[in-house]
Amino acid sequence: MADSNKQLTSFFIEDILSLKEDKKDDDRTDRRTDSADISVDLNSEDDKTSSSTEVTPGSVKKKRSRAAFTHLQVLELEKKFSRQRYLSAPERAHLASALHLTETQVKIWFQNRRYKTKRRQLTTEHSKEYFQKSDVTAMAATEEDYFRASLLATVYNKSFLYRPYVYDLQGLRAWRPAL
DNA sequence: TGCGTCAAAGTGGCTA
DNA sequence: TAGCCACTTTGACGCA
Repeated sequence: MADSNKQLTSFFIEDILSLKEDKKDDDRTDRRTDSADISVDLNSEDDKTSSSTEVTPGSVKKKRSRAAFTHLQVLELEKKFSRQRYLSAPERAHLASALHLTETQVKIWFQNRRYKTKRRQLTTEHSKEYFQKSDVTAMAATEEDYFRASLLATVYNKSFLYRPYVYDLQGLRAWRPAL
């Protein structure tokens, strides 16, 4: 895992540290991590132990630990992802050290991010397909139609098993949970 | 306080 | 053997 003794360095993320001032509550990530301070050390063993292990007499049960990345870490990861969907090993290593994450965490983050993007894309396509095949035109479609189409799309995509997302085709409104 | 949602991490199969 | 995809699990959090 990450080196827990590393201090937050002033790498390029410096640029966005200023954001810290004006953003107070806009992000869930912040809420999740404010107790651990924004300065990255969320991956230290200390941070994780609160939920990482559970020792019972006679047996050691390991609880899965789940790091909550900071707003800044996610921001940098997203910025990188917007530029390139795949990282080479050196790039991953550099990003990981810059963000005080492990290479594995960066790798998994990109993996999850790609899958998330793909799911959304597929769902959107299936929604469009539904409208093309049906006699309901986009012009005449009601909010309910879009809702139904999105549900259908999630079934097509099997994503209903995982995440019943609904995409609002009418606008640029982002994905929203359904059901 | 229970439930829904998000997302990090686990799992398993596949490929180069 | 490492990295990817396609799920799946589960911890954390917000909200009614």
